[in-house]
Amino acid sequence: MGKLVYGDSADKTKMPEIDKNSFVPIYHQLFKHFEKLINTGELAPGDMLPTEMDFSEQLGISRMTVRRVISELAAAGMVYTVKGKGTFVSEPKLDEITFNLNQNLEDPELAGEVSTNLLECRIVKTDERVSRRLGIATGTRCLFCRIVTKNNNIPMLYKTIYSLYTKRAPVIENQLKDMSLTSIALQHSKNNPSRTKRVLMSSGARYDEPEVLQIEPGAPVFFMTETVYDSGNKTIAWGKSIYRGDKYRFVSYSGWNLEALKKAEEEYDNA
Amino acid sequence: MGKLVYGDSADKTKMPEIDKNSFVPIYHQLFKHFEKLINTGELAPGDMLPTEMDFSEQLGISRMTVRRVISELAAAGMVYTVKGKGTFVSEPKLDEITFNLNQNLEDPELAGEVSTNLLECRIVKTDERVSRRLGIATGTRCLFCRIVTKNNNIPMLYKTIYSLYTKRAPVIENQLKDMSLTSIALQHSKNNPSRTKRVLMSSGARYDEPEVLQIEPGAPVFFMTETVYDSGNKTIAWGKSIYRGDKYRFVSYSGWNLEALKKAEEEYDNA
DNA sequence: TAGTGGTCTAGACCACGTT
DNA sequence: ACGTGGTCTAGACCACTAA
Repeated sequence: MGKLVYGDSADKTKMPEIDKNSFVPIYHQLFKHFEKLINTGELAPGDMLPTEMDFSEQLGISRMTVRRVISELAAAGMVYTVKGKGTFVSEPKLDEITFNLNQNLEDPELAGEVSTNLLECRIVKTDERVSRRLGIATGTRCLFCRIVTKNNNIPMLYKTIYSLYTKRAPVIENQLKDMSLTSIALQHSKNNPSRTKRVLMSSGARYDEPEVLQIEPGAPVFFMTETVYDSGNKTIAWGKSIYRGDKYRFVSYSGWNLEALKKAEEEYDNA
Repeated sequence: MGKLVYGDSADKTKMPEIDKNSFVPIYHQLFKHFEKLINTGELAPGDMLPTEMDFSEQLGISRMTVRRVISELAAAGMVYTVKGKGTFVSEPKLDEITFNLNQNLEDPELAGEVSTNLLECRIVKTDERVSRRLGIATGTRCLFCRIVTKNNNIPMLYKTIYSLYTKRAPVIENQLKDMSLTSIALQHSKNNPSRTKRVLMSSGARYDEPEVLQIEPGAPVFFMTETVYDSGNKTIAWGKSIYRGDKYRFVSYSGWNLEALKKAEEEYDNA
C-alpha cells in the first residue's frame, strides 16, 4: 500500500483553502475537501493524513475543529485513526451487502398509479396456529386483513396481517392504504410497537397467491414475514408479504459508506 | 406523544452519577446513561432532554463534552436536535428494512463443515454477451470460474464469476476458498475495485443450477448479481450467485435495543 | 524523548424559536 | 429579551507509538 506521507515538503500546496468568513462552516469545507481527495484517489487507501496539529497551525484553525472533520470522515468509513501514530485512509468496504427494502418500494420502475385493495378485513378470534405465532392465548381478538397492492392495475404485493385488537379503534379502509404492519399495530394495539423482526425468503407462489397476484403457481416470489414486538418483547402483530419475483428486485451499493455521506449532506442541507 | 419535560423539578434526581476519575470517559458514561433510559422507555419518543447547559452546570462538566454525547446519540438515531428548541427522543425507525447478507453467511444454521469446490476455472476470451455485461471489448482475457460452496457436503451456493485478468497472477485453488468476487477482482485486475453493485432477485433454479445444487428444476432460489467497478467507474468483474431458497433466509431487525431482542430469541430458541 | 491522537475545559459569538 | 442548539477557539493533560 502507498506509504506516501501527504505532508512533508508538499504541505502548503496540498492544504485546502478555507474561507473563514463563509456561511459554510469550516468543518464542512474541510470535510468536502477530503471527501473529494479520497474519492478521486489522490489520497489512496493506506495514505497518512497530515497531523491534527499541522492542520491547526497551517490553516489557522482550532485543533478541535480539525478533530470534528476527522471524526466525521471516520464515521463515514473513509479514514481511521491510530493513537500515537496518525490518521489513515481506509480501504473501501466492498463486501458489506445490505439490501434496503424501502428504497425499492419507491423504485422508479414501479412509478405509476398505485392502488391498494382490501380483500378482507375483520375481527377474528385466533386459532391455535395463529396464536402460536403471536405468542398469545387461543381465541384472542385480532384484526385480520388481506391486502393487495397494485401498480397500474397489476398486482405486485400481497399482504396478510394479524394485529392485536386491544384498542378497538374503528377500521377505516382509507387508512389502510400504504399501511405498514407497524402502523396498523400502532393503531389497534394498546401496546406500542418498539421492535420488528423480518425474515426474507425465496419461494414459489402457492395457496391463493397465484390467483391474487395473477401469476402461475410456483412462480418465483419473495416471501417475507414480519413480527412486531412491544417494549416488553411481546408479539403484537404478525404478517406475511408476498412480492412478485418478476416485479421486485433489491439493489445494494457498497464502497465508501454512502449512507453516512448522504446523512452528512442532508444534515447540512437542512441546516 | 409524551410532553414530559424530563427536567423541571426532578432535575437532580434524574441526573446520572458521573465518575470523573474513572478510566471510562465521561462522554461514554453519559452515553450509556441515556441509551439505557431510552431503551427502557423511561425516556419516551418525543420527550425533551435537559438542555446542554443543565447538564454542564449540574454535572460540573464542559458543555462540549455534553454536546459530544448528544451528537453520538443523534448519530445512533436515538435523539434529534432542533436549533433554538432543544433535544428530543426520536421515534424508533421500525420500517427501515435492511437485510444484511454477510451476517447470514455465518448463520448458526449453516454451522458445520464448509467446503468450496472449484468446478471450473480458466482464462477465457469474452464472447459478446459477457463483454456487454463487463462493458469491455469482445475477446478480452478474463478469469472465469464456477464455484460451489457446500456445508456438511450439501451444496448451498453456486457462483459464476468473470474477472478481468490484466494482472496475470497465478490462480491458486486454495485462495479461492471463501473468496468473494471483490477479492478475486483485487487479485487479478490491475484496476483496484472501489465500488460494487448487487441486485437480489427471487427465481427458480434453471440451466445447470438444479444439478449443481442438487435441487429440482424451478425450485426457489435467491439469484444475486454482483458488478465490481474501479475508481473510474469501469466494470472489472461480474458474477452471479445462486443461493438455495430452502437453505438461506435473510433476517432484519429494526427498532431500539436490537441486541436484547436477539438475546431473548436465542434464549427462547434454546428453551 | 518527541510526536501522535484522545479527552476535556471554559469560555466566545452566532442563528434560531418562543415569549 | 431570553433560552436553545451550532460553531469555534486556545489552551490543558493524558496514553500510546516510535526513534
